[in-house]
Amino acid sequence: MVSNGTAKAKRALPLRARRDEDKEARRRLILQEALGLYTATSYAEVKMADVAERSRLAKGTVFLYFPTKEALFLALLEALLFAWFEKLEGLLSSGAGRWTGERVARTVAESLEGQEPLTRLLALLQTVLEQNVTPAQARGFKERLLEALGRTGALLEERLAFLGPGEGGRFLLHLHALVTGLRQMADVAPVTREVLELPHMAPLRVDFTRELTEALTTLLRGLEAR
Amino acid sequence: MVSNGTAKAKRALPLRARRDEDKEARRRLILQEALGLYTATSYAEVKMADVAERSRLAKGTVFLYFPTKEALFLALLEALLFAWFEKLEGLLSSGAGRWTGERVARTVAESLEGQEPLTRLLALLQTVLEQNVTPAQARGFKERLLEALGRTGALLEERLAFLGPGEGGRFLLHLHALVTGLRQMADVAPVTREVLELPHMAPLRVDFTRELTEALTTLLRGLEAR
DNA sequence: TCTGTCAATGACCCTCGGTCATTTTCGCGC
DNA sequence: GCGCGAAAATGACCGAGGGTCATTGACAGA
Repeated sequence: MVSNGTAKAKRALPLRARRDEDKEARRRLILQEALGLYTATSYAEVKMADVAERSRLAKGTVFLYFPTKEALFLALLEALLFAWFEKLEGLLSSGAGRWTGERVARTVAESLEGQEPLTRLLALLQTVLEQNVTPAQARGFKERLLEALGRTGALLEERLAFLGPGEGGRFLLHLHALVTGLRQMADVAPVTREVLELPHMAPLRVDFTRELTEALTTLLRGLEAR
Repeated sequence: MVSNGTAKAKRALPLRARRDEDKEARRRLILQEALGLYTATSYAEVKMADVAERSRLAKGTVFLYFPTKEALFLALLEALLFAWFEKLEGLLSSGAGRWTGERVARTVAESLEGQEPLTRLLALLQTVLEQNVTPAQARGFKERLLEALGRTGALLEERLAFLGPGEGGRFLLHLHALVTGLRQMADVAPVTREVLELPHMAPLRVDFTRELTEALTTLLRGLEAR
């Protein structure tokens, strides 16, 4: 399957490459259309037929690129998530030496600005995992996630003296719960949203960045105090 | 529909009452069997046919008591949730006067001890709301929820001088996000669970009560400092 | 015993995720 | 430009599971 070095394969390569490019482009197209649907409505409401239609493809074709609905969602989440990991890594890599917990907290919160689609999908992750995601799919996702957690976590450990080996990843998992919770409070669940906008209750406007910074600072202070 | 005061209705009452009792008992039976299934597996894996079978009823019968799968879940959540509200209200009502934020935090955390089924269902709530819950169902749930939020929230406002009108309910919504987040970290999502138990990462044992107390104390301190 | 009411039943329907035999596209050699 | 073979695309079809409804059964009251 993978291109090897024979003369035959080499001659065929340009065309193969062109085809692969097309495939990759179509894959991205599907992901993009799916993202539009997922951010507009709920997970259950997004039908694979809709994704296909918006991508101007037949339903069966979508399944050539993504084996299941869950796989499509996970691929989408992975793309956004890993782009964010890169962004965070970039921020953490500028400069050197130890940082205060508060600075790390601010940096992380900053990295999440303008990442609404990502945080929205993160809030949906639980929903997807509650479906019948096959272990194989979850395993693949998990492995790639762990790699990123390890890489980004190591950067965190460099910046914070009190973090032991592997604890950077642990911190990022806390972060996941925090972001999901904040997003949930802010605008995800229909009932919650209605509740939040109730007239006789002071509106619960969530300043995402500020609240996240505070929560992370507290968390890091706690870890440091151990 | 509601029993009125005519002679005819009064004569019929004993039998009517008996029947209603039977109905109520059967309703509780279904809820109980459903709870067993929901806590054992994920939301999607619980089939209405299974609930019926475990309740020794035909599938159609279950739908006489709960119009949809979502309604069954919400009814179950409501039952557990409102029992917890009552417990919390009892704890908040003992004694009088102002309390410190920390004491309130401890009390709330204490009220949640032994409420695994509830916290588990709360973590599933997002999943259910992502299904096609009809607005009517969500509205009914919302109204009853708001009533409880107002009642319990008012008790909180009595205990904490710095809480304005309606902010007790706001605090309880924060609580929801915190509990869900903690539960999520502790053991809900399959992938997360696997990740948490990874050998090369320090195990993330969550002391539910302690962490919740701390988080709530921080939150209340922040509200007081405004 | 007859009758009217209401609960219970399970065969049936519909939607939607997922499959696969068939058709279409396209690079290539002649 | 014309077949040829392989890969991609298609959409009719399948099965699972939530939800429905005409029929059956149980039972209180006359």
